[in-house]
Amino acid sequence: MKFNIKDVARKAGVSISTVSRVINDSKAVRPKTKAKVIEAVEELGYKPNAIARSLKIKNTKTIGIMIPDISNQFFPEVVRGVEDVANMYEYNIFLCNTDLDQEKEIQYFGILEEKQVDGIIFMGNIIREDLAKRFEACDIPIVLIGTDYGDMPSVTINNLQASKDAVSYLIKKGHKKVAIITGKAYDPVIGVARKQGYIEALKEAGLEYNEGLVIEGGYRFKSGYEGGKKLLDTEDRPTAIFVASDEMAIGVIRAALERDIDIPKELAIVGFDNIDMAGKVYPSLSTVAQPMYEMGAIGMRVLTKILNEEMLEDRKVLLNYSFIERESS
Amino acid sequence: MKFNIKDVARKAGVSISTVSRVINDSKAVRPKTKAKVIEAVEELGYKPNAIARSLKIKNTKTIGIMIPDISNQFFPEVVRGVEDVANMYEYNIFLCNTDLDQEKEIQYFGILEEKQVDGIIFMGNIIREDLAKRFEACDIPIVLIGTDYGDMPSVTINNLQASKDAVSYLIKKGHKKVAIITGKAYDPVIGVARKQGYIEALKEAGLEYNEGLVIEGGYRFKSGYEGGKKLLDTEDRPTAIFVASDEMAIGVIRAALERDIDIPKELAIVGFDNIDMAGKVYPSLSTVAQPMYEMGAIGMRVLTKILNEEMLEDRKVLLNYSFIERESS
DNA sequence: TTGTAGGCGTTATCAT
DNA sequence: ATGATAACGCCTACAA
Repeated sequence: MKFNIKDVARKAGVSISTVSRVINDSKAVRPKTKAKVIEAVEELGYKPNAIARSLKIKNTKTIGIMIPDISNQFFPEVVRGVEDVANMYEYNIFLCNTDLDQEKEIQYFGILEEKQVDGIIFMGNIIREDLAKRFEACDIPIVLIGTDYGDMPSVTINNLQASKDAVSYLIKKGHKKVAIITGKAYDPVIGVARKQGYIEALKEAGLEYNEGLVIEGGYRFKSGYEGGKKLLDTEDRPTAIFVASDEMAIGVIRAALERDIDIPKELAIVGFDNIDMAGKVYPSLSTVAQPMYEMGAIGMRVLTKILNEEMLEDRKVLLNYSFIERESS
Repeated sequence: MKFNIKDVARKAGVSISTVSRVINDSKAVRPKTKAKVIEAVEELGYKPNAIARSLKIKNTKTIGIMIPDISNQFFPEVVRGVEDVANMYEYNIFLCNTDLDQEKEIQYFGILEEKQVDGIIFMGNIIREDLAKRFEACDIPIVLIGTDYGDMPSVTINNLQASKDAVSYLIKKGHKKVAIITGKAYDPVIGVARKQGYIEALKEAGLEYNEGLVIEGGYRFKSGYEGGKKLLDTEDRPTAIFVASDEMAIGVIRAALERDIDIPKELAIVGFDNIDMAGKVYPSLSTVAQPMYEMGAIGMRVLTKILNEEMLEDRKVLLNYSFIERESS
């Protein structure tokens, strides 16, 4: 039922090297013999065995992609970007969900090494030393998306500036009491950078930083909803909330609507990411748009360049974000 | 920098067969030699080459999963289910986005064959004869999720009954004018089955079927939004709309809110799928919940059973759906 | 232009 | 308990 190159060779009455040559069209082979081989291939329904091939030529045309969780709105979009360009360059991708669990990250990394992937794309909000060492020690090219570390290749946006812009926008709209729901404090990207942008925007506007307007969230809807309730149930509630992720922001929207607070008249809300749903909920969500698909596509493009030993103009790619004004602000 | 089993053998002063035995602990080896080998492995940072291993033992511990589009809300959830149980059984997964494009489906299928995956999970709304033939001709086990064909193993829900239930629920609530936004007419699952459920529910209630209340949608937000507008801008508009996917239903919600139509007082909306956002939008969406994660998890479980040559109780798994009543109805 | 043969890194059979 | 050695299916000098 399953044939190999030898079977084809026998059937076509040639040697296996000739078969190999025609299926890879690597060297000239006489048209006549070529035809014979092709016929044999088709008759037998022969498919070359990529595993054997990989063993010999030492590359697998597959890459691994490590992300926190595919069922989190943000990642499918970037994975799609990765896959599309991977596909263009004839790579397949191993999908690995790490749940931001250091153990899982290390474990998956080991598996990808054993399976001889040609490269790895890594997303995760923090790279502990443990993992970093493994990254350095291995000779598989790795590119980071949405995070950064040492001198590893990465594609990111300027999170600090982006959130600073968003908060400044709110302030310019006349808001004096602007609250923030951040990510985890230990998370350098969503926790630290986006909060820092908030702080700088306040400072630049001469507004006072107020602990009471800062809430630590956890990325997902629920923590946004809870944080929103807390903020909105205070005496002197904020008139605007900058939320460090869209999913949390959608939670804030719900908290506000449940209290019959008019958006945006009584409360302006700005999110971050521009996930698909941001433009679909009602009222639609103003947000800092990360170019998620591009981050994936470009990250993969960078990886292919490394794999092809093309020169990179820059190991650190900084992509443009944009602000999308919708109904919520 | 990269060592193989030979290097380890040399370093440990044993033969490669011994090394192989300890890393697979396949046969008894004297504790002392075992220790030596383990030490050598660690000192060299040796990782077995899974490709070479696969070539020899003829399985790759990887499976392929073909889905329409990971950036479509519905699929990440099921992919996560697949990945979680795949991981339990030490499989890795190749992610393949087909965009429901027959060409791509066939192409990916060929690649997966060449890469010697142990099994395939397939999702897609229609299996043309072309593809079906390829499926049959190959000896890689395939399990279908959310769709069905011939006697191939599959895991699905009863779409007809589910939508019939949903529409009946609406009718029982007193609605006489119930509209539907379906999937594509040629799609046996979302287009045909879910519409048929609608038709049967009407008939059972003695309600008349009215072409004007039936709109063909295209799964995504926009077609729901457009369909909703069309339905709501008629003279004698429906008081309830059953929408064959949540994403479209969220579009209908927006169309209604833009017209200041009160949900659910003036218009009840019921979706299908129970994607993550269904419970998060405002008003939250009543819907027929497909157990997406379970569909993935169980689909993969079925596949492992086939791969382990365990007996399947049933090649056709029918999962339970449930109706979730939220604010929109 | 075509064929022969060695080797990619494993596993597994067969001796020892 | 351990070691040689022949596959696994393919690619690629090298030879013819």
